[in-house]
Amino acid sequence: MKSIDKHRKIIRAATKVFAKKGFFNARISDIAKEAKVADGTIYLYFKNKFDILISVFEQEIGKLIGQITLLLNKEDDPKVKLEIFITKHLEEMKKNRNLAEVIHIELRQTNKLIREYRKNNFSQYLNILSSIIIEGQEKKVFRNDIVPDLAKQIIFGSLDEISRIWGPSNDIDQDFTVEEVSAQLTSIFQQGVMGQPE
Amino acid sequence: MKSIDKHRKIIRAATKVFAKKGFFNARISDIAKEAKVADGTIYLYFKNKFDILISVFEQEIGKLIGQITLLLNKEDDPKVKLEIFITKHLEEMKKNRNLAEVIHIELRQTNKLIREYRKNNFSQYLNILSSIIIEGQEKKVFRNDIVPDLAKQIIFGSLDEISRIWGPSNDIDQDFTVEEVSAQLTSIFQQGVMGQPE
Amino acid sequence: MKSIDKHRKIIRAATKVFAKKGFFNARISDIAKEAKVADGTIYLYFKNKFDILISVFEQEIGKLIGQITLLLNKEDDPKVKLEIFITKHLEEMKKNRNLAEVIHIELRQTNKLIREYRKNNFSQYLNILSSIIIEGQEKKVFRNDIVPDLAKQIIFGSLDEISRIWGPSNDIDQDFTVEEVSAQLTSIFQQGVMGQPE
Amino acid sequence: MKSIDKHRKIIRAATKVFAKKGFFNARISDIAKEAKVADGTIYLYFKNKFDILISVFEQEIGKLIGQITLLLNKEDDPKVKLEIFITKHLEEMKKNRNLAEVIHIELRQTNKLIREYRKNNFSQYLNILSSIIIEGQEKKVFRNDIVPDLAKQIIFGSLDEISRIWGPSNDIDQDFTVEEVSAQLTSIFQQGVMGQPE
DNA sequence: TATGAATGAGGTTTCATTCAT
DNA sequence: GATGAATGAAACCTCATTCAT
Repeated sequence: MKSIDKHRKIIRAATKVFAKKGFFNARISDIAKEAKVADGTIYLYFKNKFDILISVFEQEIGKLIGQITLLLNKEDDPKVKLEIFITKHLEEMKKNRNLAEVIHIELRQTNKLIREYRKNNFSQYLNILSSIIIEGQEKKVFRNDIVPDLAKQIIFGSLDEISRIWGPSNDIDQDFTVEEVSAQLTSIFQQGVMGQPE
Repeated sequence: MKSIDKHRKIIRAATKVFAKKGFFNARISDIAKEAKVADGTIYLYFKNKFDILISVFEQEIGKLIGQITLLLNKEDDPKVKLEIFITKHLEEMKKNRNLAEVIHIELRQTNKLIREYRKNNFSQYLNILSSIIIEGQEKKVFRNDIVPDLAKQIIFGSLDEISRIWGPSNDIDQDFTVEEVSAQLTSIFQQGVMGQPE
Repeated sequence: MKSIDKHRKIIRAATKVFAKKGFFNARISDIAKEAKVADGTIYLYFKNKFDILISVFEQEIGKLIGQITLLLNKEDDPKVKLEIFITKHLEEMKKNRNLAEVIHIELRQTNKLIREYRKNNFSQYLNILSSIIIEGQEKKVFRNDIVPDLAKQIIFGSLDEISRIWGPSNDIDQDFTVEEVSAQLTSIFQQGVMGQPE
Repeated sequence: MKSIDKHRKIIRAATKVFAKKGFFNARISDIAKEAKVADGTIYLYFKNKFDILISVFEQEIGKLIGQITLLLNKEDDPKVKLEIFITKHLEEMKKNRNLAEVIHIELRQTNKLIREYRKNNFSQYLNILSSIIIEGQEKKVFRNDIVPDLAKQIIFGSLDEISRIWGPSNDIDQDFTVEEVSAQLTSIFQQGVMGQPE
């Protein structure tokens, strides 16, 4: 029986290799070597190279959704929920730099396929954000004129761009901590750049 | 003498092809055909395939910098400047979808090379944003605790993610206009999601 | 102990798969699936893929030799024997299209190996034909200047080419019956195209 | 401009390699080396490996058609025409053993594609045979009950099977000359095995 | 300067065969 | 004996780049 363990090993290896070299520059043999399996073995678990990318993404985003949902369920205040989302996302990206790379590098490499895919797990992830906005509007905490479907993209875009500064091969000394960045982002999205900090 | 016209033709063709197929899936022969030159001719004007990408980017971002700088120079209020930047960026991306694609797809495909490059023209573009923030802080319009270097990334990330919804092959009916999106973004960055709209 | 039943099942499956896909396009796993055994099991019964082909051939030609020999033993007239051979061969090929395909497609795919093999069962089959000729010459029914070793190839070649028109995926409406073809062939080989039909 | 000379060189090399190794065992790099071009060059002239096979066949059969047609046009007697066809075919196969191999080995390897292809050049070749039969019948030289479409296959099948004994790697000493074989075949097809030789 | 035919390295994928269970 | 997951060699084909014309 195909071992679930080997599947995991390949996913982990692929995440690492994709993060380091990018999807197109990653060779199957790199992933195989990293996973310590034969090249052919990979094709017992994945349809083709692109299928590996999709699986990496699906798997990792799935985990993220689980973790964040758990955290959010313990909280009522939409304002705090937004902060939690921002902090958790940044924390994860800092911890799992490979995933961060895969998201922002690979997510944009192909066009049609990824777009199609986005309707699945990834859009579910983004929809957590819009739910928070909607809930905040219902509870009169957030402004009514915020468009949740725009806001979710604005917030995610910021997070994704920011998390790039932690990318593995980044030489620039960017010594912002997660806390600093998270506080800054939360503050900007809550009060804007003009309002007075709370 | 190498004709500047042919250089331009190739750049234009490459922008189109990169936008449509992505950097790695674009073939030199595609670009050559689109530019109506021979494959070999391209190598009289560019060192290699990646050099074309860099040049496309440099050229287009350069144009953008020029245009935005011109607009901003006519204005004093940092609040308005921020709005202008946001609106202009979105307008350009909507108008020049190929560039939008090249920015958000290609800019993230390679790693080291692009990062290196970013120190040049692109970071100059982002620095327009931080200058606006700094100017706003000096004029006491923006909060002092905003970190300009973070804010520039937050804002650009938002813009870039948002501008993807206008991507060429996007089937989803996203009927937000530039005005709507621009207003929303400006408002969020100015007052945040909690404050009251002006 | 290796079950003779499983051996048979694999042979039958291989015949079917080879006929449908051709030797080189047939995969071991196709044969295994068709035979409802595991891939590895096949290697308990056969040395390698080519060995299966040889065995299929040996087995089927063996059966044919048995059947035809039986029929011929009941008959004395070499003229009738020739007719019997022709008719029986064609009947079998029409009935067992898979075998027909295996003979004319596969028999020619490999070179040295098949040629070597031909010294065994298949040449025995052809020698039935030359025996008939020789017997006919001894009984003064056939011309003395016929070279039996050439005649056997001439006759087999005709039969084999003809039997291709009944191949499984042949769309052309070739509505010659076995009887028509058999009569035609027998007549041509007996009287030639010039003589008057009997 | 793609040189016609290189096309020819590749065809010639492919004929040789296919004849020696068989289509499936022939590697593109074998053909390239034999033709003294780079592997990639082959794909400037042919769509894929199978396309090379088709082209080899088309080309060679085309030449054959031309030569035989020329010879036949000089002759009126269908009986002699039949003899000419038989002799010429055998001569060519003996001279160009590679072609003989390609015909009887490769022609049968694939199924649908070749069958489809056969409607073109090859079937034209076979139709020369049926035309001779028909002409013979009209001139009352050949029996009326011969079915031309069967006869053409019978004759070609014989020729093809016979010409195999001249195959390149055939160790068996088959010392029949073209003349012997041709005479034998002609005689069998004209008078049958029973009639008296002329 | 421009061409485009030629190159050839290199990658994805297949699949016969092996071997631990 | 039977299994089928694992192996890894090998091959087709692509395409960036070169260079003779």
